[in-house]
Order: sequence, then structure tokens, then C-alpha cells
Amino acid sequence: MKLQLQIKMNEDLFLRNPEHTELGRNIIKHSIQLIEKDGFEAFTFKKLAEDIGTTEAGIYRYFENKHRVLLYIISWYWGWLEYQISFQTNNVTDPVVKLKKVIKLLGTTVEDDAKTSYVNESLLHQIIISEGSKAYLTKQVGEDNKHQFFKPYKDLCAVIGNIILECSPKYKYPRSLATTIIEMAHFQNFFMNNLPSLTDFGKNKEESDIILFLNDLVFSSIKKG
Amino acid sequence: MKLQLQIKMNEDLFLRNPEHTELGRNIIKHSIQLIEKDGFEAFTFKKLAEDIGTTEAGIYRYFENKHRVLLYIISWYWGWLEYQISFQTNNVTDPVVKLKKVIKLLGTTVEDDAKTSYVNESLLHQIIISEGSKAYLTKQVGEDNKHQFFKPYKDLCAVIGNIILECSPKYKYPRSLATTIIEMAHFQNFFMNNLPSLTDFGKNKEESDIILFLNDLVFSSIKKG
DNA sequence: TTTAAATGATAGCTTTACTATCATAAATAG
DNA sequence: CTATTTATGATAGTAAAGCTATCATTTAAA
Repeated sequence: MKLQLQIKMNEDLFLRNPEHTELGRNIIKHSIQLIEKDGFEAFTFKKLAEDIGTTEAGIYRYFENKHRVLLYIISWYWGWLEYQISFQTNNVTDPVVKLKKVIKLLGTTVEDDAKTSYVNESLLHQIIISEGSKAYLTKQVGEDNKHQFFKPYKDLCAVIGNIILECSPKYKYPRSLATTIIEMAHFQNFFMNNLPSLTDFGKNKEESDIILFLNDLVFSSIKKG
Repeated sequence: MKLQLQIKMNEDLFLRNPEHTELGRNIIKHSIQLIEKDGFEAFTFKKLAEDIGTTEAGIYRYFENKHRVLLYIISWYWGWLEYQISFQTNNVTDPVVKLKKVIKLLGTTVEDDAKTSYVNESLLHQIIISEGSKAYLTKQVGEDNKHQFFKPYKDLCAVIGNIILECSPKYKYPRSLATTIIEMAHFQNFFMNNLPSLTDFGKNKEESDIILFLNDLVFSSIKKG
């Protein structure tokens, strides 16, 4: 049996659902490739169109602008990650074990998942590291929030926050600790590879060291209460 | 006696030193105002020129592009903050007290400092919160790093890392914890004001709560060793 | 098979990002 | 106190980015 995984996307993100057509799926696929390769600033609909073999106008029929594309693929990633977490922590009773799995998932470079044909999770993970915060670090964050564009991120944060509370019911900052884990999993990775003297991982450049750091950070914080 | 504070800037950041001329100082002053008001993406040399009452070409004589302007003002801020830290922790022997002062400085909205005429530190602090990570989250991070554009940030990180080591000589991740404090001081603030459900500070929206969170995070991490 | 929906091809417009040129004003050196 | 460097102003122009519009054609659904 061939399984196919579908992430439910916010309809306001697009003008026409990219999942429904070949061109749409190509837009997602090539956007991920281009943004990963050149960075979000250098990413344009013109280049994307050339890459796919369609025209600029064709892209605009699916997405209002490139920021929406970024929001789309990042939302997709958070949705996918939440699914991974629920899958991997299923039947796990010990919340400490759960939380450790979450940290490992956040801090590990993922492999491309065959269940999602037009999305390369490995590239997407790199995009999350380098471009993730650009989704919300804008002046339109309030408007975008009204459209619920950050719901997948908030949901993930809530899931992790609840696991933290399971570990330590009296801990005062479950959500802020959750965002700290998420953001730091990615920032420490970026720093390790680009500005290593900002981290303690410059020598080995091992993701596993980041995970050790995050485990230490999280479990010393919550073990007290 | 009127004191004047000068931050030594990396010469590669500009084509002509903006500190030396009225126009140059205006470029810095109005850049800070515009970036704070409209965000970095909407910031253009044309608008800046109109704001100042000069021409686009005039700006280009000082800065190669708007990203260099961002790097300039952000570098300035880190330099200024390192000075604030060294000033405020001077004569403090207890490293725990020092570290608490650092966290407070990072997490508190600063007031405009009269000692620096053309720089509004209060606006600059807002820019650090919303735009700070865009300085390095680019494809040119490697090139920019060769120019030493991130030295002020690295220096600050080293200073904080050393205070952490003073508190707890065996702690394994002083630099990563330092960047975590710095980044989270700003991200939690951004989230609190824009996406409050990502934090535990949505009700009060008090900076002091972020500082409590960071203190808890840091001191539970380092107290073990 | 008719009708609607999706795509391709092309054009055009405004803004951004940047370079170049030349005249003039201000500062400074001889 | 003039000569000359240096900074600024004014203007022009180019390539690319960001976006909208139109119409013909292909593809898919009724």
C-alpha cells in the first residue's frame, strides 16, 4: 500500500490551490528548490516561472506574492512536523521521553519523505533554518495573523508546551520555552554553520551537540518545579 | 561637562564615514526612523533621500546598499550595548549579579541616550527586535563575515559567555547560552507584542516577565555544574 | 459536445536598485 | 586670499522586480 500524506492548508494563503494541479505542485516544488538555493530575497516569480517553464502571470494565478509562497511552504513544514511529533510520540507515556523526541526531531536534518511527492522536506528544513523567522518578522505580521497564517506554528508551540507541562505541571513558561526550543534548534544550527564562534559547536559541527545543549537547557529549567 | 560617546565602526561598512558630515549623520538618523516605522523591506534609498531632503545618489556616496545601512546601525547598537554592559557591571564582583544586569539590559526597552546625538537608541532597540536577525539571515552571510561585520555581535556574545563561565566554570555551552539569551530577549518581546499566544506574557505584556523567564532559564541551566 | 476552467503568450506599468555625468557650494591648503 | 580638492545637488538613464491586463488556446468537466 502506498501512503500519501496531505497537510491541510489555510485557504487564504493562495488564490488557487496549488495541490490540485500539476503546475501548482510544480510551483511548490520549485519554490522550495529556488528559495533554498538562492535565499528568499533573491527569489522572484520570474526566475521561478523560467525554472518551471511557465510564465510569471501563471504563478500570480496561484499566489498573490512571494511572501505568501514562503508562508505556504513554512506552514506546510510546521504541519508536517506536528504530524511527525504525534506519530513518533504515539504510545509513549513518559512525557520526558516525548519531549526528548521532540527536541531530536527539531534539531535533526530530516530526510526527504517519499509520502510527499512534491515537497522535499530536507530542503524545507534548510529553509526553516535560514528563512523561517522572515515569515513573521514583517510589518504585516498583524494582518497575516488575522488570516491565521501562523496557526500551524502556534499549534506546534501549544503541543510542545503541553508536553512541557506534562513533565512539570508547575512550570511557569511552557509556551515561551517551546518557542525557545524551536527557534534555538534552528538558530544554533545556522550559527554553527555560518558564524560558529557564536556557538559551542564550531569544532565538530554536529547536530547532536545542539540537541545535547537543548536537552540540558530544557530539562534543567523544568526539573526544579 | 558634556560627554560624547563614540562607537568605533568597521570601515568596510561604508564608502564615506557618515559620522564625519551632517549629511552622513542625517542618513543614520533618518534610516533608524524609517526602518523602525516602515520595516526594512519597505525601506528604500529614495524614501530616505526624500526624508532628509537630498538625492538618492547622495546616499549611495555613503553606503553601497540598504543592507550595509542595516549592518551599520545594528553594529552600532551591539557596540553601544557592550559599552552599557561594561559600564553597568563595572565594580560588580559577583558574576551572578553581573549576569542579571546583562539580562535586564537585553530585555528592557532603552531610553534615548543624550550622549549620542544622531542615534535614537529607543528606536534602534525596536529595530533590533524586528529586523536584527535579518542582518545575518542572508546568503551573503559568509562574505559579510569575512568583512568582520558581525564582530560586535560576536564580541558581545563572548562577553556574556565569559560572565556565564564566571558563574559556572564547568558549564559546557556558554556561547550558545549567550546567543540564546540575546535572541530570546528580542524574540519573546516580538512574540509578546505580535503573536502573544507563542509566549506566556500575553496577558500583562510586561517586559519584566520576559526578564523573569530568561533569569529562570539561565540560572537553572548553569546552577547545576 | 458544449462549456467552463486552466494555461500560454504577450504587453505594459510602476517602483526599486543602482550608475553616470556635470555643475556648484563649501572647506582647506598653499 | 586665491587655488583646488572635496562634498553636494540636479538630472538622466538602465536593468530588474513586482504586479496587472488581455486574448487566444488547450484541457477537463458537465
